[in-house]
Amino acid sequence: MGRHSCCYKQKLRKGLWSPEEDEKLLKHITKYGHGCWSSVPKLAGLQRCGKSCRLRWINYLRPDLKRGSFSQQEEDLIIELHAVLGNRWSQIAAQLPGRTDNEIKNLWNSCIKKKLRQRGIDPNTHKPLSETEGGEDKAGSSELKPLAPPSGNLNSVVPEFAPPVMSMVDRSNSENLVTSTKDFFLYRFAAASHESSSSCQPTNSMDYLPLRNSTYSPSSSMDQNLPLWFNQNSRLPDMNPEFTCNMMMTAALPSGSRSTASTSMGLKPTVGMAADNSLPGFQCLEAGNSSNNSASSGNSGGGGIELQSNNSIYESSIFQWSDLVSNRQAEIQLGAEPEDLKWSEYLNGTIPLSADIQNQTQLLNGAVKEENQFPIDGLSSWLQPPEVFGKDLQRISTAFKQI
DNA sequence: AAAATATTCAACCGCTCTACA
DNA sequence: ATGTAGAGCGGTTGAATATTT
Repeated sequence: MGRHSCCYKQKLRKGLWSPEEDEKLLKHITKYGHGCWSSVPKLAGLQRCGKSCRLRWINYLRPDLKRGSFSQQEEDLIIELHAVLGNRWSQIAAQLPGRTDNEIKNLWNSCIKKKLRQRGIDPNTHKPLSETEGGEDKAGSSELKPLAPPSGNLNSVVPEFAPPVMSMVDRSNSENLVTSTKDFFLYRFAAASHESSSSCQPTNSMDYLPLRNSTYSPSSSMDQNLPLWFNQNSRLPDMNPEFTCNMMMTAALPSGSRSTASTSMGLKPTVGMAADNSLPGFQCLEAGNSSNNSASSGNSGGGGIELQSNNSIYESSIFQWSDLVSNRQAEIQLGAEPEDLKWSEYLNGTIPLSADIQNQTQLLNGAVKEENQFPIDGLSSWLQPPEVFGKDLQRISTAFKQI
């Protein structure tokens, strides 16, 4: 039938990937791009199915991956996006550059769910557990259906794009905001958070601080390579139209032209109805021609993709995230170096590579341009030796020693 | 120190969607 | 309109690792 033919082929390796396999796949894709995944293993000399190669590349070898633990901001964003999108991990991942859907899914299942339950929140419904006990299942089978944004006002649903809590609550016609159970829940939590936690107050001095630049700060070696984000593997999220209509997708292309691909979000909190009839609460920015977007564009470089968002992701969160951390300052590591870049471990010489790969590494900068090829420009420049090496290095190093 | 238990996360499986002939 | 193949997604598994007893 329509099953993957690769699945039926025999003698294909399964399970964990060896360093040699990684090297082969990396070498092949670096040189030729992946093209048709089903042909990759054959061309790369791998005893794997194309699907496995694709997964390995996307989840592990891709150069634009950000490794290491999730920041508090990222966790917050995941929770808030999950409240809107449900288990649409790929769409959630699309909002977290450098993170994979698999990674986010694992984090959700292993960590965030637990945290939410401890806070008395049903991770499936995002409602208080007291509301879901008895009725909806407790085993997680009641998958959260993506919430259709309440008509006319996304701000009550997507805190990331919402003005600070107070203004959200302080709508003249707040009753109309509450158009669903979830809205009601979010609304209630917003109010509760505002009342009980000063941490949810907006910080004026950071009213418009680009979140992504917080993560990939100018000091970060990743920053100058923002073009690497949203490569061919990133699809335009097919969110609800009302959701996406206020997410401007532009690329800060050198020419200032606009790309139709999923690239950036320029959002700025506003008061009242925007001139373009976008919803009140935030304003779309045009990368490259807005006088307000300079905060995030400084280091993106030509062809860079600018990612901007309202800092109120944290500040106006509907939950009291500050409760989850003992020291928020410690959690938000602005400008922290990307941790545990496994791929760079190959490239920075901490792991012995074949001369071929090493040579290729040197040639990476601007070397390859072809369809389905990730952008190489600047690659080597951000693949700096990570400050911290994770267990992956140990595993790979051990494997190499064994070899 | 060893065993038991819990947690993490890489990878697989099965399905849907889409493009194309 | 139908069939096929490839890509991608979300759920699940199980090995590796960490923690507890």
